[in-house]
Amino acid sequence: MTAKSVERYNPRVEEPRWQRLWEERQSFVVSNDDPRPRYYVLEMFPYPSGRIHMGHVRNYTMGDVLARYKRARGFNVLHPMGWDAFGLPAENAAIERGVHPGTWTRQNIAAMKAQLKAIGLGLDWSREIATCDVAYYHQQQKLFLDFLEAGLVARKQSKVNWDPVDMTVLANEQVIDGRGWRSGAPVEQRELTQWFLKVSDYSEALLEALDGLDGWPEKVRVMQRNWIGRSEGLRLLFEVLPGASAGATSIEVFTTRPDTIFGASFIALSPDHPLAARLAESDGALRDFIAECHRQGTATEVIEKAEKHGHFTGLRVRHPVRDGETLPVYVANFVLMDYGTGAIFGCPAHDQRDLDFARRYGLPVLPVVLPEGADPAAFAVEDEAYTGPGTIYNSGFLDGLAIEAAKARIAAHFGGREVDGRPQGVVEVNYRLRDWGISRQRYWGCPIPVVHCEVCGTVPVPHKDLPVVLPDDVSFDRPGNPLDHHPTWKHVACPRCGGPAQRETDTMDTFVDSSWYYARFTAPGAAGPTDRAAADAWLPVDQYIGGIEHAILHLLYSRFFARAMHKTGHVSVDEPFRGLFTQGMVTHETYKSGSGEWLAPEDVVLEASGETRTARHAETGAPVAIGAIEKMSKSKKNVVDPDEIVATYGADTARWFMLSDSPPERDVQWTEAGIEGAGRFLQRVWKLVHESIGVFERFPGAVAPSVLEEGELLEVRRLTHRTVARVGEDIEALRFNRAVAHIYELANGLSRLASEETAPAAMFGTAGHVGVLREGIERLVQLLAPMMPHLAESCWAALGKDGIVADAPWPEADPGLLVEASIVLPVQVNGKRRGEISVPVDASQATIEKEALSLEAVSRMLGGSAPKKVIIVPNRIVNVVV
RNA sequence: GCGGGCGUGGUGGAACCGGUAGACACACAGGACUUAAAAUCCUGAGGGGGUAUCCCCGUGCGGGUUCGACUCCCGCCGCCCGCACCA
Repeated sequence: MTAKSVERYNPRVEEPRWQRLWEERQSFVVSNDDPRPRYYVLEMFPYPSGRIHMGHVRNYTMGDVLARYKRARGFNVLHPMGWDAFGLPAENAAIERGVHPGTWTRQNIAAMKAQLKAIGLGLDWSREIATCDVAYYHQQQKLFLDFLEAGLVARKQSKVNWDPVDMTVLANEQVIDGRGWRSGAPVEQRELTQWFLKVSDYSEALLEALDGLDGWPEKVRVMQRNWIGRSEGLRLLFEVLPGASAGATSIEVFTTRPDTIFGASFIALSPDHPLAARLAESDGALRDFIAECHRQGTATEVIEKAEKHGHFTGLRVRHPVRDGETLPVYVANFVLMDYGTGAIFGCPAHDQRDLDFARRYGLPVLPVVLPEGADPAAFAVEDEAYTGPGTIYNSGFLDGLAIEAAKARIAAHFGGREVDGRPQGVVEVNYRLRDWGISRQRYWGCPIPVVHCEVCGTVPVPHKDLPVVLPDDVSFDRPGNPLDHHPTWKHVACPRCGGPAQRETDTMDTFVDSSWYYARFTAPGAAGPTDRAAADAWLPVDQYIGGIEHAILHLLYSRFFARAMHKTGHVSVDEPFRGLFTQGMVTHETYKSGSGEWLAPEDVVLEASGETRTARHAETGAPVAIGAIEKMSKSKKNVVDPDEIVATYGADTARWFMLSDSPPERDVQWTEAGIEGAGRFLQRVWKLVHESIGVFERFPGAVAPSVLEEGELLEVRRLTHRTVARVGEDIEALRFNRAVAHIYELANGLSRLASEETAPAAMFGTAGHVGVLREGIERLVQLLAPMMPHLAESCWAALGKDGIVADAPWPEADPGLLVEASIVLPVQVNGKRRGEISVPVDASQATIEKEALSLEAVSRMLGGSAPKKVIIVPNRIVNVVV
């Protein structure tokens, strides 16, 4: 060993140094006027909860690797960061700790910004935005007014989850087992007048465009398709027979199975159907039934167990295709008001719910679809509805038709007819997707810029009066919306008539804030919501990275917003994100004490004897149970604080570990051993670079590797260039774990050359050796630069290279070094590997065959006879068939 | 129930388009260095058999296609995720 011993790399000194330098040089500040090709990398911006967690580290490291790589590839890379800063936790902090939501939020932002900087992210902080800044929500209010004018906003009544203690609307996610998540009070269903964004106007567009989003995971596209939930069917009118019908002369239903109309045996109304309400006025039992349905709630669990119940209304309708027959009308608990028409016809033989209902109330079950090959005389439906394909029978003029043909036939049959003065049998497409209710009875959100006037009604706040600013002097000493309690804020003059009026005190759902921030980043200081030229230049986002938990809401809302902003002239795209990547979670083992309490990793000492792992408490020594590997969460205490990791190991080590091993779309398990392994590699690279510098100093003058290298030197050159090519491909495809593995291989190969003990003595110090080593080391540092940027800078400087590695262009692989001159071909006999031959790349088939057959193992298997066949796959394999 | 995905050593995972299964890493074992430990370096390893050349088995299970299957097809089993009374 000749190299002088090297100090360990000290990230505590080196990392802040490079972070300062990048900042001074404004290395990651990007100009909209830069002529180079653009690339927009975006990670989902965080909610400023106060601390970043390992999930953030993983997410932002991935984005940073891509951004730094693209930058080295010569792109003008936009890689911004901001804060999804409105939301309920800030109000809770205000209630619990008496701190103003704005103060709390801004403190959190400052803390988290420092943390993000400490992990060395190459972000353009000059474009930082926080959604709670007036500058941001001012623009959002403009968007709202534009949307209003464009007919994209509606004000309508809807049912909401109402917490009677906190006096606020709760999102579905905030209702746990029918109770408010904070108050614990049973949640009520209330009808409130709310503001809606008309997402459903774009149901078809949002659905169709999914096919073109080939840069998105299929899983997310499927989830959105299901969420939009398109179904095509027929609207049918059933004529109500005269009687106590509360004035109804017909009932309209929506069905996707009009082919089963001959099997209809009842009509069912939703408990929320207007007719049900009218009938209940004179029917106490029905009133009780409807109340019971409402009590039952809509929690998933309840629905799963709920049995089909109904109440006969006394009404009957004329069967539309069976002359002289009538059907009973029920109110049933399983019929939803907000899908279709809130009424169905039941065909028990071919729908499980209808069958359950029919069995309970003794209604006829008549099969009208005959499975292929079934005997019409014997086929019967017992407990299971038949929903498969077949031929229509028992159905008059539909008999003998296939299902699709029967649907068309029925549509034609009703076409042009009228019932009750309305067209019968209208073909219709229904979507599950509903309009987006954005009203929240909360303080810490973007005020909805409208005024309610007794004379003029709902009046938009004129543009000149924007922004509608949140008042600072609010109190949280009683439940409800502080904006509503504020002594003066809501009292204004009507912008139209000047008379006394009231501001809208609801604020917008925070999902509105995050539905357009990607556009704002393209020109964060623009006078309007966007600078059209900047937005056009940058959008769509080339690569968006975030968690799968946003597969529906955020991503669907953003897609709607892009269309709405397109319509109102703020952007030119319909799709905001060309590429989407959903990364996996960071998980950790869980630990439980003997008394069943969760224990934090730092309170646990792990022990291994052979391959058995045990754990005990760090202080008491009591045995600890090692539990399941789960997503890091405070409640299970299995969290690791990024700050502590950075303090102990440095940012580069944390980044490297987050990129290693696990494919980025899968969960990664945080382990002490894993982070230590990453730290070891960092030190190894540092040592390797300095060992190599020692070689360069001992043998000055030898620089460029030549084409003459052979043997091991040539192999290492090949390895270097192969790794350059592979790492580039891997990063482009976001396969960071593979890039990491390839870098390990290169480092291993170079280690042999750098040490006098392992390198062949004859070559050590020759011009070829030094040149190949230098090339390899420099490439290694460059390949590491996107992943361990600080270490790479330190090495780059130690190597005496000009400038900083962050500004160095990405290395190119020499194509000539990617192909081998001779190649090792495995030789199989009957598909089983028996040996290998080394042949020139351009060897003829005959040569290869001769070589292969002359292998001892092969000739032994042949036993003197000629092979049946020899298959040669060029550059791949030889298979001898005996 | 419907939809999507996955199943490879002790562990995380690799294997491009059907062509050497287990790259790379972690953990483990042995060795070197050290008074000792840590750190570092070297070596080993899918399972079974044999001193060894080498042989057999092996990618959840059972079949199939193919010269050749982790990869394609059919049928099972198990796990994960999403949606869920949507007519």
